[in-house]
Amino acid sequence: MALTETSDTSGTRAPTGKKPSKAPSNARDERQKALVDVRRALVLDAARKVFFERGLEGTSIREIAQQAGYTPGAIYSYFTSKEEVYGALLGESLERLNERVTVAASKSSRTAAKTTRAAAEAFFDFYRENPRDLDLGFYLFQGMQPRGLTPALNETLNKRLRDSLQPIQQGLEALGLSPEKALAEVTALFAYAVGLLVLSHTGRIRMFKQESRELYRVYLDRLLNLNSA
Amino acid sequence: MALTETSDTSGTRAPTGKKPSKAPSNARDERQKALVDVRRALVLDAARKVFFERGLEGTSIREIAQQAGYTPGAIYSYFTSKEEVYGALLGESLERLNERVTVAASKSSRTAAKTTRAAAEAFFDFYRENPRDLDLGFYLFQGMQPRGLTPALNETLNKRLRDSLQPIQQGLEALGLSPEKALAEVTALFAYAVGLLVLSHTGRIRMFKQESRELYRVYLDRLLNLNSA
Amino acid sequence: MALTETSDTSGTRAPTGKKPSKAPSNARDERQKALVDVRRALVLDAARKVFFERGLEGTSIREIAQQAGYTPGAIYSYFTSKEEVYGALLGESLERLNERVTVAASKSSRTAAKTTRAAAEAFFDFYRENPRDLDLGFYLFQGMQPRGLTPALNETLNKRLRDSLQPIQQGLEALGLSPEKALAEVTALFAYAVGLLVLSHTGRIRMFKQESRELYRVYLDRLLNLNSA
Amino acid sequence: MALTETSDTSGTRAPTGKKPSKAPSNARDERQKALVDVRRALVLDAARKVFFERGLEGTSIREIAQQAGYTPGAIYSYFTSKEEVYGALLGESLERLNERVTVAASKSSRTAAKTTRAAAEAFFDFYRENPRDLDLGFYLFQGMQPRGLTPALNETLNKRLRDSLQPIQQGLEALGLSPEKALAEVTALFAYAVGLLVLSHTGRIRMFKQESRELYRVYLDRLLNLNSA
DNA sequence: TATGAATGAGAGTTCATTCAT
DNA sequence: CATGAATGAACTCTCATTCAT
Repeated sequence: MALTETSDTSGTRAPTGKKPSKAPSNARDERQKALVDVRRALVLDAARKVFFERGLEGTSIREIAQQAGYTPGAIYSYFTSKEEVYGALLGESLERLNERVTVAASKSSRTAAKTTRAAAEAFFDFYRENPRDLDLGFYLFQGMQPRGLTPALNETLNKRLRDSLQPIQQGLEALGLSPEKALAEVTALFAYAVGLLVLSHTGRIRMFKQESRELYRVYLDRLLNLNSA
Repeated sequence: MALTETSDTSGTRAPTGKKPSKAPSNARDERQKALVDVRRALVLDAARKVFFERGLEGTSIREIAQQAGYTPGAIYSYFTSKEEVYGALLGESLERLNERVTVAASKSSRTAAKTTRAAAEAFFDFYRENPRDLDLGFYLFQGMQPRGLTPALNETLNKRLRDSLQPIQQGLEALGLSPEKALAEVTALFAYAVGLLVLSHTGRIRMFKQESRELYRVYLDRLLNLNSA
Repeated sequence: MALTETSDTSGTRAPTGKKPSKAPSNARDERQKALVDVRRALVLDAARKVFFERGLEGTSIREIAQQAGYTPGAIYSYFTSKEEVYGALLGESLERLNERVTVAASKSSRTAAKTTRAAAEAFFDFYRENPRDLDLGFYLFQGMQPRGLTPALNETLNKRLRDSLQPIQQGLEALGLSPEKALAEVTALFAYAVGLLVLSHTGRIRMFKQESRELYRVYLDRLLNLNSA
Repeated sequence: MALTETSDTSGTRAPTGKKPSKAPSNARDERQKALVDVRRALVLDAARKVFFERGLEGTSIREIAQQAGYTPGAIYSYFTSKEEVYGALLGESLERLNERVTVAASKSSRTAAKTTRAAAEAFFDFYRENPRDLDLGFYLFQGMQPRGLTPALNETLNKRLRDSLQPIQQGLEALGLSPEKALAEVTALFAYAVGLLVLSHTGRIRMFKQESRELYRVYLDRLLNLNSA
């Protein structure tokens, strides 16, 4: 998945005070818009890189700009605030997550149990392999409400998160669970995954001489055997 | 539990540059040491208050000092860095957790299942009621290794965390699980609790129209019925 | 008074780097020039709107450009600097002032005293009703010499200011004052008006429980009765 | 008048989080407080110097700090914001004004007319000689309400301004005017003075080939002769 | 003529930390 | 032990202006 293709899914562009063009959607405008998207994606790539390498504390507009080959002020041509950058980053992260889960669920399409398991493992592995993607959400959702996110963007992000768990929900329903039961199990699984990931990420799992992936599998076994038997 | 009694459980004292006293452990030294501990606890009390009232972002050395009735510089007589303050805070938090779990486990001492459940619920409720206590750990254990903590303090903290889960471990063993199995279940339960708490804290559970406490209970039911039947 | 007709009264056009046209003053050039003037006036209209609505602090080249439907860079096709925009704005403001004073003086054309009073009140009311017009001058004439204004434009602006007071000068002369005496009285009246307006604008008149318009009238009474009796 | 003696009359000190001292007003505390005042005055002196030399636009916290021999952050030990610096500067300016007017009024204590004139001229001359002192007020009272000033400080400043005109008010009453009439005349005189000063400051008086001081004297002549005859 | 992109300088402000006293 | 003073480095963000296209 090319990042530059998905980077425009998240968030509004900074206002440029552009005069409405006379003719709707001519080739030149399209090209311009595409260019903006490319550069916005470039900034986003830089932001992700900085964020992934140096973490929350080491990430600043200055650093992002430098990584992108810009001066700090230039960032504000593409994003209206630092939070918006994070918002876009999270949006893009969720796209990658969805892609991964969807692909996994569609590939192993034999039994409902197998599909469900594949989706659930894809979800888990995505964050296990890229713990920073988990951090992103935590940054933006500290203190109970989104920081610096428009309600619209917030809703979009929430939706994408739910989307990513949808294959699991469907799998459980296919296995015979009522929608309500399935939702409860999905939420529980989600929580368990997050817990394992967070603790694994901070070394707390190792401390108990356990391995998060193994624990997760056991959980899945229990969940799926219970319901598919 | 008096906070001032436990506050010295965590961590090394800041170097005071004091000349080595001629006679070892005379009465005067003892008094001095006690005084230091009292004042250190005072600072810690202030830090906790600020942290609990204003969260991570609102907490600064300035704020803590002001709350304690000191100037910022004075804090460095008791702690070598901001991180060390947080470390001590976390230590104290873990003491409260242990107290709570221990009391719960010892009270309902009928059956192993009931004791285990009581301990597990005490653990969960402790953090559910005081999400800030959870934040403390996250602040210090971002990025894989403890920030600004001495290895010694780190080990102490880890031990106290394990201690708090010990009643659950013992309960599960009493229910017939092997030590290895029990440890795996304890770790899983721990992860699940943390996941639920984190997601609940950031509103992600509500988003799925679930309630974290209820989900936790269901998990416990399954775990204990399975093993006590 | 159409603003677009007067907006070119003020100042030099920004250098356009246009190649010298072969034939002098042909029809095409005229059309071009007219177009430039129209667009320059458009920018000026936008600038005035922004300035009047958001004041000095809220006015920026960005904002003006946006209001005019341009990008910031485009402004520099018509003005060489932000100050020049303000200069043109001031020029246009003085045109409006002159129009108002002239109309007032010509309407009530019974006695010299009445004409003088009408002109003087028109001058005062113009700025009382639009304090922003007063601000314009203050912005450009801070620090003893005009900021970013060409000497030529500066002289033009000064002249228009003097023009606006001319009806009062003439009226006083008609009432029998020598040109010198009349000039002194006009200057004094001007200063008094400005003082009242500035203080009124900043709430300092209200502080003394007075009303600027009433004070101004009393001054006029004294001035005109003294000299018309 | 030494500036350092009056600089503490204006504004609150930045909160230092100082612990209340056990013994009230001992010598050491007094010395400490005095030292703070001295340094605060030092910053204020620097601020005034920068402001007087480079005007509003050239004055920044950085510049003030540099002039005072500090780093920018240090300024915030003495003032909570840039506006507060200006507030203090204005306060100090008003003290100097009051001193000057009071001295003038008390010196020429022959007749009421002479005293009034002396006070009025002192007021005018103060600002004529230091136009920046006039600017100070305009900076803070742009846009109808004080910027960044606490209501308490605002009231204090207003009071000091009124105080400075009090000798004139009293003089006029001594000359037989009713308090109401006197207040109206004082306000008018104030406005006239400000108008003359502003216009003089920006070269608009010279433009009319007049001299502000002379015009002011004529005004006073008229005012005092009218009422003392 | 106008755009789109970017610069570069600078703004005010915050903060953990140090250190002489 | 504690203070008071100050540092220095960082922060996000704004703006007039330039310039290749």
